[in-house]
Amino acid sequence: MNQKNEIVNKLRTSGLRPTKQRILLAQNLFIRNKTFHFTVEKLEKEINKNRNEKVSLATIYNTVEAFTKAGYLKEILTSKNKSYYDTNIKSHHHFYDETTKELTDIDYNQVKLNKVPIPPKGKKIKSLEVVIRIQK
Amino acid sequence: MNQKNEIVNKLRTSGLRPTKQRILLAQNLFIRNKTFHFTVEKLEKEINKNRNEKVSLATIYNTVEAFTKAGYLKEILTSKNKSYYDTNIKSHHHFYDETTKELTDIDYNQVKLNKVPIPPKGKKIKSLEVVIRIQK
DNA sequence: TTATAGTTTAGAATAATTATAAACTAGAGA
DNA sequence: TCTCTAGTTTATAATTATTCTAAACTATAA
Repeated sequence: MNQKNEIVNKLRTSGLRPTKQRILLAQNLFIRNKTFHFTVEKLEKEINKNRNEKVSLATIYNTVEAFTKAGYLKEILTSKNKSYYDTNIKSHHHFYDETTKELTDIDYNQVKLNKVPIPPKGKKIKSLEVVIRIQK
Repeated sequence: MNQKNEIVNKLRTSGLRPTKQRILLAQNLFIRNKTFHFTVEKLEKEINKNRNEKVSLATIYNTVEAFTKAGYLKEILTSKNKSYYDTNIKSHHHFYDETTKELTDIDYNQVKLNKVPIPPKGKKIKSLEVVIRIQK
């Protein structure tokens, strides 16, 4: 119940009404001990697996977008044509396995840069991500 | 004519028959002095701009895929749901402008890493790319 | 309790890409 | 040079991921 209250507050502070569906998704996404990489399709399957009152696909799209805008999820850079999200919003990096097409987190302090370019005039660096493509 | 022969040879060495369409695309893509970032849609417009015998969209898709497999083009990592390609196949990095949604090359020696993670057992690093998100 | 603005939903619409199968063509061998 | 065939191109259909629409529903302020 306390955990639910925390989620309700989290949603409220981002101007998101704590609806049944948003709470359900937030519980699924934010109360995990491992980071989770997913597509909307994958999340929909996981959410609706054992329920008879399904959450609609449109709501899952809307909610994932809202959570991303609120900064609770992060879009992953890939060369595929669908969107991948990450529950790990801290600055971190990825291995992208070209054989299995899987993404794995790389801990931030496993990568160190000692030279970063100056951004173009009038622009600021928002984030920096490294993707390491691996194969057999 | 010499330039065309080079392209014909390049295609042949990759097992690609030098057809009229492939030669045309190769000339457009590989004989440039600046790198070119593009989507299939953008390339199609550029190719068919001033011609009455259009190259079909399907052929442009097929050819871009074939050139990518042959290692003449590189797919760019983005968070969009369409494919972006780069004529610069050397290991290099990108600025991704979140405001204008434009990609700019960063020269390889503008970024220096002094720590890179060990890949998982049985895997080798194929390439490493840095994407720096920028905004106003 | 009620009014309303925000939210959810099914299904339609759109956008990017891939598949299909008929017509065409590069190039090997006669 | 001619012919045959496997590889290629093409228009169009099919598929996939996502966004849009508008009606029904609901959280919450008054």
